[in-house]
This record gives sequence, C-alpha cells and structure tokens, in this order.
Amino acid sequence: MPELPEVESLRLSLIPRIVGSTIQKVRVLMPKLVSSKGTTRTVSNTKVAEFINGLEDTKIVSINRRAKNLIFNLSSGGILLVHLKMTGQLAFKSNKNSHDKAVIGGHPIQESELVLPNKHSYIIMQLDNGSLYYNDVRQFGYLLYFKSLEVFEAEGHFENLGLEPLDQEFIWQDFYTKIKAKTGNIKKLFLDQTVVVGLGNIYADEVLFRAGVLPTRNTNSLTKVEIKKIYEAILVILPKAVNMGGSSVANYIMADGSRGTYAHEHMVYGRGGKECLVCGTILQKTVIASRTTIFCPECQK
DNA sequence: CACTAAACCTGGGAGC
DNA sequence: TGCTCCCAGGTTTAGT
Repeated sequence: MPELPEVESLRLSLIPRIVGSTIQKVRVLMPKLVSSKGTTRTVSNTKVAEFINGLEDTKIVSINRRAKNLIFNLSSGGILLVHLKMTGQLAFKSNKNSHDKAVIGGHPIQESELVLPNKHSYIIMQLDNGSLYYNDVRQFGYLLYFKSLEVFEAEGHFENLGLEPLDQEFIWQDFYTKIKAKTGNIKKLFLDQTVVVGLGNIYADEVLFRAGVLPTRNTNSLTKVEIKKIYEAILVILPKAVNMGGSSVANYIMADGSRGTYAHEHMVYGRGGKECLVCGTILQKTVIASRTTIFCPECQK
C-alpha cells in the first residue's frame, strides 16, 4: 500500500476536489469493505445500510490523516475512516469534462489514463460535483463509518499508533525516548507503527540507508548519534516524497489518477542485487519481519 | 512475552 | 501461448 507520503499526497489531491462537496448517493458493491478490519470479514445488510445512510446527504467538511488512515469529517458530525492497505485507491471524476491536473507541492504531476469505474471500483459515491470511486484490487482496505467523534474515539482505532513524523510535535527528544524504550531490530520497529507512524517497507529501507544504519540492528545497540541520523533522515525523506506525490510502484495513484514520482529517488527499495548508487557495492537482500529488505553492506553499519 | 507464519486477495512478471 | 511459482506499498490474528 501507500505509506505516509502516498496517503498524504492523496489527501492533498482530494482536498481541492471534494472538500465542500455533498455526498448524494452511495453504492456498495463489495460489502465486506465497509466492515471492520480483520482476516475474515462478514457484513450484515444492516451494517451496509448504516454506512450508506450515514454518508448520504452529508457534506465533506475536511479531510485529515492519522498514520496511513484518511479521516473524512462530515457535516453531520459523522466520520468516514479510509485505509487503503496494499492496493486501495480513491479516484475522483469531475462532472465537468475538464482536464484538471493534480498539483502537488507546486509541481504538476503527470496524468495517467484511468478508466472509471472499472472492475475494481467497489464503492462509488456520487457527489454534487462528481463521483468518488474506491478501487481495491486485493480488497484488503476498508471504509468505516462512525456516527460521531465520540463513537469513533470509543473504538480506540488509533490507540497504539506512535508519533506523526510530519507534525510539529515530532521532536527529537520524544523520538529518542520512545525508541530507547523498545527492543528488537529497527526495521521491524518501523513497520509496527508504535514509535513513529507512516513508514512502511519502502520508506523504512530508504530512511535506514540514508541514516547509514543496518536494518538488522537492535535498537538497544544504537548510539544516540545513529538515532539522530535516523531522525534526520525521516525529516528529509518523508516531506520530499510528499512533495513528489509519493512512490507509484504499482497501482498507487492520486485523486485524479496521476502517479507520484518519488520512486525515481529510491536508493535501495526494489534495487536488490544492483549496485549501490553511492559506493557501487552490490546491494544485499534479506527478510525482516516477513518483508523483503534491501541494504548496502558498505554504506550501512 | 517475543517472534514468526498465515490470513485476507488479485494480478504481474519470471522461468520453463 | 500458457502454465506454475513467486512476489507485491499493510495489518491483524493464530500459532510456537
């Protein structure tokens, strides 16, 4: 899936298009997607009806993000929570036939040809100014409706999430303290979202490469200097990736179907067996927490 | 507790 | 052209 830069780029591309729009009609073609996370998802007709009734005739007031979740605040006081998991997409088609190109960080992003709806458009929302499609090839994602902030908070969806790396609150001392309180290898720690959120398999490897730290290193062996390098790498890589619309490795797209260009900046992700772009050493591949992990044995210690 | 593997799914690419 | 196997941006849950 999209990691933080992709979810954030999607959010930024959605805001000018659908904040202020009213949801008129909702169609749920894949009922399990509106139900709670989990491995086997079964959904009652009542649950689907609650989802549809909660969203119809309500206005999208704002769109926020926590970790890799998108949070739509509705004029009714209700909340729509969207998680894209591996292959989710939110694509908007305007009623107007205009070519409206995505502009992220001041730079227009190249458009792709996206047919909407398509065979994986499983939830379709008709807005007053266009249509919003939730597509998801692998069907891992979910869209959850909560009738109020109180109900949403009571469910404790975000309770184990760590620091938001793009926030002002992401300060060095907090990061250092939190990381020192954990054990286990640093890559696994990034993937589990408990210290800092938003890094996934791509950005965990990219950050560790930039910081010069091996992904296999146990947190209790990391020096203060090394942790500082990791902290600084996060602060450089994530904003830059957002500015470039994220990494479109396979099917990640923004609201208008355009693709992000940060994949061109990848130093290690997807480059196992190739030469390190800094020192020329062959990049090594290993598996950590069941995920393919790429690193440079020379640049990372 | 900590860690790993499986589960949820479809599709693209590699190799034969 | 087609088959089989492996792999994929995430996260939860079952099993050791």
